[in-house]
Amino acid sequence: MSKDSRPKPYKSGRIRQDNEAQILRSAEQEFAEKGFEGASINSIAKRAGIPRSNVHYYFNSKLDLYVAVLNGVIELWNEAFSKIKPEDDPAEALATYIRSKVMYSRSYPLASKIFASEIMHGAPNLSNYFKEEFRPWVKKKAAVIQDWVDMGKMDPVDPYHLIFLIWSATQHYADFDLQVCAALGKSRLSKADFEKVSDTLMTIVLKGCGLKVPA
Amino acid sequence: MSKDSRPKPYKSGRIRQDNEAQILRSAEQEFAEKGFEGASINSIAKRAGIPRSNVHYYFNSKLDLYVAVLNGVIELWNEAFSKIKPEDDPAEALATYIRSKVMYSRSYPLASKIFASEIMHGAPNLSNYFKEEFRPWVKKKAAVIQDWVDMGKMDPVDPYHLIFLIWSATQHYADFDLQVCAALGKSRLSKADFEKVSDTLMTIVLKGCGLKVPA
DNA sequence: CAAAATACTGACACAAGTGACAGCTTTTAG
DNA sequence: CTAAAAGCTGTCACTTGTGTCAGTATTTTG
Repeated sequence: MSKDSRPKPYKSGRIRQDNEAQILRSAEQEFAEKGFEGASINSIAKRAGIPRSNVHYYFNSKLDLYVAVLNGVIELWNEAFSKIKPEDDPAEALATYIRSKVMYSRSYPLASKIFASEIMHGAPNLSNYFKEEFRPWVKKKAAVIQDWVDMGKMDPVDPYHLIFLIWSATQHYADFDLQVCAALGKSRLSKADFEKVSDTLMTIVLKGCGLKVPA
Repeated sequence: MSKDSRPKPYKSGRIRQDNEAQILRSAEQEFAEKGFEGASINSIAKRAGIPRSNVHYYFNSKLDLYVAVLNGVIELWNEAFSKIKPEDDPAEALATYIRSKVMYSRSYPLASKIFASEIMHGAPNLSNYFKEEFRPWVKKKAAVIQDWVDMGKMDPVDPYHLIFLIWSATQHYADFDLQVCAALGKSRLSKADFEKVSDTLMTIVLKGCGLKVPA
């Protein structure tokens, strides 16, 4: 199949960098809207305002392009992970984490959707990531929460399910924005809406874990 | 496009009913795994163990088949909606609702994924459903919760976001089972896992709303 | 049991998309 | 300023998938 044998001279060329970035942006939109199978290189090229062949000049195959986009998405995800540490105050740390996840959903809805779609359809390009990075990371964070529980700083809740709860509740506003908008009778979610989400989730989750919302 | 002009004699024929059901089952799997675009009629036919032409005999087009599957999915969703009423005890009603949604995720993961995928990719076949049925339904349920709040039976939380929280947290285990399994280091979620989910969510959400978990 | 209704199937025509590549143009470097 | 490198593009070959249809097989029914 697609052997990695193309020009790809230096990674540097100014033009190259700009165009790759432009194509990646267009691809991100396309993949988020249509999913991997539904997306077409043609459509991506149109979004970028260039001929299809040009896309192929920079990315050997559709899969290559998709993987490139996916890597960007994962990078974002890893960044969004605020660094929860055992010595932190649980209420403070969780509140911050929830807020940052909500803002992530607001700022990068496309990334969220691509990630969600990939997982829902079998994560064929993530199995490595899951084993190498993801699992160890979650394990560590879950351990921190477990510590808080053991020290009596919060109610005894299962750390993993607490994490899942935060993920799902926050990402919901990116992945299912359409349903949310339909329910609320709005055409799009405002900044105020996201603030409200943030507040509501913080309130319920913290109190639900036996914590006080920090001032 | 596809005019509805085919044999389709009676809706009754025994053979017809059986085969349609069989095809729908296969299609449900395929659509859940691959999404609408990724699915192929060929693959669906193989799952059902029949030639592709036979699928076309019962369903004029891929879209027809998909819509048929989607209708089944929506029917399930509507059923899973326990009938929350103002005179109910909030704690009891919410606990029941959460439990039933968790069990829905366990019992019908394919349906959940299809629904999620449809929404994430623009819900092109749901706009009618959203306006006609969905919004009014949510509105009514939100009103009930608002009543509880007004009567001082629970903390003042935004009803809509509470509903979204329950939906997202429960559906997460169907839609993102792969990620959950990866995090937990399991190959699949057991019944016990779902019980734990149910308990954890009930505990956090109810307490988070200022309610006591019913015995 | 025969004719009508229903069920089934292979073959064909068509459309959309992918990836390869030769040759052209622009940019860069010496 | 010129040659090499990098960038660009139209065209072609190929694959996959959809939907139609004519004709065949099976089942139902009177």
